[in-house]
Amino acid sequence: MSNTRFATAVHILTILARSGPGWISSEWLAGSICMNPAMVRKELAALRDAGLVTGRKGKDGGSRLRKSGDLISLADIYRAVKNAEVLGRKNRNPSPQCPVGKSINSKLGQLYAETDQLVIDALENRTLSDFASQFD
Amino acid sequence: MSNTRFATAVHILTILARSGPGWISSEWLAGSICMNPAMVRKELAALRDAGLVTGRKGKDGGSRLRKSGDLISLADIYRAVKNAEVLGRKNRNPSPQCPVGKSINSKLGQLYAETDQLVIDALENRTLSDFASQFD
DNA sequence: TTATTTTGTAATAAAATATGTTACAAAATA
DNA sequence: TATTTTGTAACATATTTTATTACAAAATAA
Repeated sequence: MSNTRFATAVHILTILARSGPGWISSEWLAGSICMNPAMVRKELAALRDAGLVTGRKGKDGGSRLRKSGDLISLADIYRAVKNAEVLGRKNRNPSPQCPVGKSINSKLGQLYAETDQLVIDALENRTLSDFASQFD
Repeated sequence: MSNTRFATAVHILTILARSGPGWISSEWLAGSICMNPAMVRKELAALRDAGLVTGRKGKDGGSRLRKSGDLISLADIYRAVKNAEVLGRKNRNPSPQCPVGKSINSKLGQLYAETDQLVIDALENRTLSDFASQFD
């Protein structure tokens, strides 16, 4: 991950977790994150797909959590935005002639999967509520 | 990490670990990885900076491990190529007016550091020798 | 009903990273 | 002395990330 998606998603969800049952506009979120409202809405789309938030169009519309912050783990958030493995990518065409090249991607694949799982497991133990409670 | 540097570095080092005391050329490494020799040399430069390999110019030159594969951990390799945190980047200018924006980067910073450490600790337990022994 | 607001999404552009290529001086050997 | 190979720089291309603009559709308030 060399993007800001996890940071953006956590920021959004932290604000929603602290905002009670009201609808928060992308404009307001964008102001806090200092980011274009359209970018925020793109990230909200991913969180909606993951079942973490719900949105409402029209006047006084916006977004809010779809379930309690106690029931949202940081792993849920990570999964919603993750687009790369922790250890990065594999090379595309290692040589099948070479004993190493022939099976390196399979061996790296195991290592990559274990490493990703490690991170997921650690984030699984932390809730959005806990994270959000750190702020004033 | 959304690059192939860790995969490339492990590939290079695995071959060197299996090649005894001889000097392996970047041309040969590039053939196995299926990559331009100049790219391989760039990665070798990072591994040299990290003290993992040493190089020799001239006829019959090349690279070889600087210490035994038993003494090289996957964490050493990861550190040599790592250029991003596991959970990604933080947003640049969150609003200091917002209670969340004001301290989000500091709170994320703690989480990011813990997560990176988790990965490092796991990789610390694995040696290059162990990894390299998986191949024919 | 009508005017207004806000989402959700697409299309496009700009910036930043990552990957690939070429070239060559310097080092080292045979 | 001729040849090989590194180490590095300069440049080019591709991919990813971030930002911007626009607008139809939905929803509310008046």
